[in-house]
This record gives sequence, structure tokens and C-alpha cells, in this order.
Amino acid sequence: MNLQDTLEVYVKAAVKALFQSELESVEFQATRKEFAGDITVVVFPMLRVVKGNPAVIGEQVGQYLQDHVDLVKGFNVVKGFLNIEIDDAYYFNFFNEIKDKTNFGFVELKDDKAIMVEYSSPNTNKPLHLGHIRNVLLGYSVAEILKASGKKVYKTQIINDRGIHICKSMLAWQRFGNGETPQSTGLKGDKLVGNYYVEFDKAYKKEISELVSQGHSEEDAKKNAPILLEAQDMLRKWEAGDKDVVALWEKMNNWVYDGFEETYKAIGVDFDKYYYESQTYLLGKEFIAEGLKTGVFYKKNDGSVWCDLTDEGLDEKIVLRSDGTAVYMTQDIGTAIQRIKDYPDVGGMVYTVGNEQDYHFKVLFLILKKLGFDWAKNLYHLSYGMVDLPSGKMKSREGTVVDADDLIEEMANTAEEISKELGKLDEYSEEEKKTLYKTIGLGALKYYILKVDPKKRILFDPKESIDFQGNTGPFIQYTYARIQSILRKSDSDVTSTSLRDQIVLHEKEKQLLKQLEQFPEVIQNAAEQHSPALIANYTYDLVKDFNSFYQNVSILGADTDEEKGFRVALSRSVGQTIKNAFRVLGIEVPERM
RNA sequence: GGUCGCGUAGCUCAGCUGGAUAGAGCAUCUGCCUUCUAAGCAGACGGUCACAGGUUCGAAUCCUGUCGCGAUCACCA
Repeated sequence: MNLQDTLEVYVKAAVKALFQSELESVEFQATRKEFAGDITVVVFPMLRVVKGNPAVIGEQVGQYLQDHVDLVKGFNVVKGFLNIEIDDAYYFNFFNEIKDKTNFGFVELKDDKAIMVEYSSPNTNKPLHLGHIRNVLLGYSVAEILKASGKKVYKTQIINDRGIHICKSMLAWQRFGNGETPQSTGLKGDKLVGNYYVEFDKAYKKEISELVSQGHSEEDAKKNAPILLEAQDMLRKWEAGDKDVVALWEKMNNWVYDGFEETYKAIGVDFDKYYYESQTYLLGKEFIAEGLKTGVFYKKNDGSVWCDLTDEGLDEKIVLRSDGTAVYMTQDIGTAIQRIKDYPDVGGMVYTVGNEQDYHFKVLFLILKKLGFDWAKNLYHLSYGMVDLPSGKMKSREGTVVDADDLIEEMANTAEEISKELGKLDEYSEEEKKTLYKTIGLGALKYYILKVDPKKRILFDPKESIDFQGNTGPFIQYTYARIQSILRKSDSDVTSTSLRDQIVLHEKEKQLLKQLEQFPEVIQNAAEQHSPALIANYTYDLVKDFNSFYQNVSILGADTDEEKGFRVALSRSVGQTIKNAFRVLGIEVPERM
């Protein structure tokens, strides 16, 4: 139980004893630093049940608490705010409870129902870019946060492996590829396939302008360019199961998967299960047929199938084309159902998908509810803002994308430059240095993305490098490394001695303890709100507090062994908390830097 | 046009289940490395919380409207 919950009981008791009134809840806030006290009770809301002057009520409640509650050492009232001073013993007790925990803030698995978190749903015709990075980092982190909050979690993705886009790459490769492979070119598979997607577009544009110069209208040319017709023909062949086309499709998709896997590994994320649209859209069709029988859907004269959502304030939505082929919605219905079939313990799902698809998911969830699935009420669209460039949206075909692999590498290079300038790593081997540069570079990138509220869009300017100072990943990593340095230099048995409460807490120490106490709640909040940003901002505050402590209070040079032991142990706990917080953000922490 | 989201310091962001004088970082300026890692600390400068109403003892926070930016409203995904 944290301080607020503990005090709430006493405040309620005080109000009952003094005014014979029942409070429903008590409003707390951190005491502003210009006033004495550790925690503040806001008196105003009590006026609803207790009539009188807030300052006087504050006095009376404060006095009652001081007289009846051991942990309340003193109080003062400013206007309607009752500032309470807490006895150091309370903080020592708290610290004794957590000081040896390595899993501080994390909750043991407590829910029998699992959550499936989907993130990264790439098309297989081009490499991953910065937009995917945000998606992957958010999804992975939210999955880890949910785990830390006591949930069982499966991480998954849906791979958009079928459709006209991959046929375009296939066709261009067939035409211009001369049998190139990742092996023959040394290119990552996704890059190779992506290049042919661009090649296709070039050839397509060329054909359009030729047609236009021959007198065709622009619209006509776009629709009837031979290379496009051929790509569409290829798609039909694929759907018909044409052996050669399917073989080519498999070959090129596998190149892409290998490339993606390399990128995921570099980012440091993983998945428990992969889903492919080519394998789930048929199940979607089955359930459309089912829903047609039960009246969830209806058929129009042309044979297309729709869902009427006008009662919910939305439009009608098509779920099957008139020619009977699947649309996006069809396969998403199929995928969701397939997942529950595969993992019956899943009670809800989180979809990490950009906010451009808000409407789609609103509709998807409604349809699944209408189809009568009880898990449909536990679906959540983790909607996030786009990552835009100063020039606007990233466009693969126009080459205005920030490539994921390139960016990761650049970040490590920047980390290397800075490290070399600072020159603190002389005793490290080249191998160790390389790993460290990667850790720091990735830390900077991940923190930069994750500290922003998911729903806000991010403007990324490639010309301005991501910071390594201030509210950044490397700053936090640096603080962690600092703490490890202290731990190495202190004799370890000091940290294991149990604490007595004779030490008077330094203001900076108390601040750290208060901040540490928040951590479990921050994890829970972040899980409820699906927001890694809350963890990032919390960690930053903790680290700022630690650095202030570090620069103002001597740890290893403390006056007594007892104080020294306490400060080392406190530092160790802060370090552990940084590590735990960063773990759920998917960021590693270095032993030195 | 309908719907949804966003608008806080020059820039990037916190704060938003209503609470005290709106907080950080970057940038600019001042101090601090013969003491535990200066990727740091201490401080200065910087705000009509887009605008206008409303609810409230109290609004950056809730409600309504206006403006600006973005997304979406496909037999695309």
C-alpha cells in the first residue's frame, strides 16, 4: 500500500471523528517545493460534505492526524491545502521493502486471460522505414508494459503478403532483374525487392507519358498502361494458384521476410506468432457467409455484401466485393477469429496501427461484436500519429523515406563520435565499444520516439540529429552507468546491511524515495493507458532527481558507514528501477559509458 | 461538407480522472571537474496554455462555438 492509500484511510477517519461526515475520497497531490511537507491534502472537495472555512478544516484535520497517526510528523495549512510532513521512518520502511527487489514495479502474472498485441504490419514490397519503427517500438513496449502489469501477452503481427503491390515488385524483377538475388547482390532481401517496386513505378510512369503523348487521356493512360495490366494479370494468376507465379511470390516474399527479420533483430523486438493475410482472408469469407445467414450482413443486388452500421452513427460498410473477393475488412475479421482459435486463452487484443485507420478499426470492432464474439468488447486500437518529414508524408516510391536500417546505423555512428570525443572508454575492446555504440544509439532513437504521447504526430527532421543530452535515452543510460560505477567502487557487503532509521534523511534522498514509490503505479497507469510515454517521463524525472542527489551529496564519502550503506543501496535501487523502466521500453542500459 | 485527433516558451515535449505562482529539455547567457563518470549539476532568460463564451469556490484540464493543422469518409490496404 502506498502513502496515499494509507493516508486516505486516516483522513477519512479524521473527518468522521471531527465532523461526523463520510468522505467518498480524498484528493492528494505532491506538495509544491516552496512549502514544507511531503504530501498535500486538498481541502476544497471536502466542503461538499463538511461546511466551513477550508483553512480551519485543514487545521483541524491536520491536528487530528498529527495526534493520531504515527507517520504524520507535522503539518501546515496554506489556504485550502493541508501540507503533511511524513516521518522518515515511513520512507525507511518502504525502502527496506524494495531495496533488494530486482523486479520492483512489476506484478506477477495475475490474469488468466491473455492479451494479444499486434504491431508491425508491413507490406512485403518494400523495406521498413521510420514510420514502422514507431509502430514497432510502441507495440513492443506496450506488450512489455502489459506483461509488467501482470498480464499474459502474445506478440504478433499480420503480414500483408498478398495483393497488387507485391505483384508489381515481382513483375519488375522478372523483367529487369536478370536473376538477381540477395546473395548475388549482397543486398538485404527487403531492399532488393523494394528496389524493384521503385523500378516498376519508373517503368509505369514512362508508359503513362508515352501513352499521353500518343493522345490518350491521363486517366486512361494510368488505367491501361501495359505494365499495370500485366501486374493485375499476375495477381489474378496468383489468386488462381498459378504455379510459377506462386513460386516467384514465395521466393520474393521470403527474401523480404529475411530482411525484415534482420531489421527486427537490430531494433531488438520479437514476436510470438506471425500471421499472413494470404492465410486468413479465407476464414474471413467463411464468417461473412455465416453473418449473412444470421442477418448481421446483407447482400445487395450486384452481389456485394455489406454491414449496416447506420444505427451506430456510421455508414454502411462493404465486407465482400460483388465478384466475391475479399476486401481489407474481410481478412481482418478472419485474422481476429483465427487468433482466438489459435490462442483460446486470449481475452482481448491490442492493434498497433496508425491513426489513419481509426475508422477502419471502429468498424471492425463493431462488426465483431455484431457477430457475437464476447472478446470483441476487449479490442483496443492503439492509434498513433504519423511520423512526418518537414516535406510532408514519407513516400516510398518517391524515395522520401527514412530507412529503418540506415537510421539505426546512423544513430550508432553518432554515439560513436560522441563517445570518442569524451574518450572514457579506453579500457574497452573494439567489440565492446561497438556493442555500446549500438546500445546508446538505439537508446537515443527509441527514447526519442517513445517519450512522445502515442496519439501525437512526430515531425522528424533528418537534418537535425536526435539529441544525446537532456531529456534523452543516453542521459538516462549515462546515469545508470554512473550508478554502476559507484556500486563497483563500494564494498558489496555494505549494501546488504539492514537499515536502521536513526539516519536523518537528506532532502534529496527523500525526494528519491518519493519518486521510487511512484513506480509501480506508473507501470499500472501506462498499462491502462497503453502509453510508454508515461514510463519515459517518469524515468526522466527519477534520473533528474538522482543526478541532483549525486552532485549534491557524497555517496561513498558519507560521514558514517551507515549513511554510506544507505546511499549505496538507494543508488542501487534507483539503478534497478531505471533498468526495469527501460526494459519495458525495450531500451538496454550499459554498465559504463 | 460530415466524423475523429491535435494546437502549451523560438524549437521538441510534460502537465489534461479540475486545485497553490503552468514545468522540463534544446537553443542563448552565468557559475561548477586536484572529491563517487561534466552525455552531469546549480542558476538566468523565455508563456494572452490557438481564440471566444460557459460550468465551478477554482479551468491549460470539463462543455459549446470559431480558427489553424492532420487524418478519414473507396467494391485500396
